Amino acid sequence: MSSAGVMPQDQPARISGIDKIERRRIALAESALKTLGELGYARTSLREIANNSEFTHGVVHYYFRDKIDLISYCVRYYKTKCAQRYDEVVETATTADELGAGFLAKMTQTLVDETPMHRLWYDLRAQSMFEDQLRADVVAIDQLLEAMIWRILGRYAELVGGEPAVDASTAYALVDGLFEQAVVNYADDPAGSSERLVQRVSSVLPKLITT
Amino acid sequence: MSSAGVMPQDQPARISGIDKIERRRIALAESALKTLGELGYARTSLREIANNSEFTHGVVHYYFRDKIDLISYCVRYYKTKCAQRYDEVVETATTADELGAGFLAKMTQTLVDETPMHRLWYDLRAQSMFEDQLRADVVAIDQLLEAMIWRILGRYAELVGGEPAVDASTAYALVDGLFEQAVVNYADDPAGSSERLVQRVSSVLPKLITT
DNA sequence: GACTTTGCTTGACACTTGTCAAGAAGTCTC
DNA sequence: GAGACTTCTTGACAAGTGTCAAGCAAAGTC
Repeated sequence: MSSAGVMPQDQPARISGIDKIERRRIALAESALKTLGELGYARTSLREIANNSEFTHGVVHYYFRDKIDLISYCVRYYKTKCAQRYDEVVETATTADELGAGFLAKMTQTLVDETPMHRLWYDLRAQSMFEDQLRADVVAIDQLLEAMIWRILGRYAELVGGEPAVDASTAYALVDGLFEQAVVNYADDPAGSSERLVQRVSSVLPKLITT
Repeated sequence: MSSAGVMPQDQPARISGIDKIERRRIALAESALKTLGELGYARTSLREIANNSEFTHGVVHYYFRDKIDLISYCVRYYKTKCAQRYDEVVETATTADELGAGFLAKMTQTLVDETPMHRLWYDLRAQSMFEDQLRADVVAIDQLLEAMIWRILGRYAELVGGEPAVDASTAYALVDGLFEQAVVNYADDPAGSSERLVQRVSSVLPKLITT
């Protein structure tokens, strides 16, 4: 993803140069993600992305080959920020209840705080079924998320003194189904949506463990 | 959805007139669904839809107010064809195993035979998060599908001599999560995708029943 | 301080999009 | 068969799209 940190320190100018390029790409990616999260893939244009940044529309092609290259970069950038979300909870929790409560709290928090990003994720995953160039990046994120859920479920089983009753992909698909439902319904009823998510996940989690 | 069958028989001309309009709308909707299923929402234009039909691009605005009106009509038309898919299985099965096998068989069959339609459905549900005009129709279909899953689970519980352990929305979200995963992965590995779907659904279903 | 490189803006291009109006072709009515 | 209505085609429109080339301005280099 990034070549930063590879250059030796006797070329400080070049390092900052590369870093500057990378920082610009990140700045553009963040503007793009903001726009994509608001408008969705189908309605987001490069000019709109540039309007939401500090640059003009031409600069996009200075840092990215084309539109799909930018969006692909956005997806890869996004993944670095989302898949370790629950790691702290997993590591610090000492009882199953504590883990469950911490997981659910973080889950509803990200549902509320980052609704546009989650909307975008489900949009992009759907787009990847039609746009081959997005496939690989989407698959990679799906795997990260699956591993994340698996760490939680594994630790949960450990704390409860049992074993996961389903494999990692199944567990991810189930939890993701519940979460996507909450994201889709969030606009209509934010409070109720996160409330129901908590209740549903906590009712399902125990069923995925054999004691 | 349709006003057919409401007119009395003493106005045969008007009936066939209205029917003709409705038939044209349906023909256009089917062409549109075919195109949408192949290209996805973002890449489907009215001209492309017309190219895949027997008409020219202008005719769309004779039968539909605008693009979103056509797509909304498509969604409503689509729903009439998909939510009773498992009803026969539910009604004829006399044992839990028979119901499960029939359900899984139909499920993989529709996954294979109607992949583009399922892709489109997940695409449109994502679009509905950004396009308010699609919301109502998507919610209506989601409810139909939820009721469909609920009928299956209820009958399954009955045959197994137990009770559903989750509510209808939860059951739907879980099964839908598994199905969406299968649809997304279908392009990469069709056979494996449906195989895993069968295995996963059949491993999860019993967990949703308390005996 | 001239020269080169880098970063960014501007304006243009070819093309596609949704929409609509004018009118042709067909159908029906009397 | 003339006139009216329905159905469909054609061509145009304004707006928006991704892309790119020319050139300006600042930073770095010698």
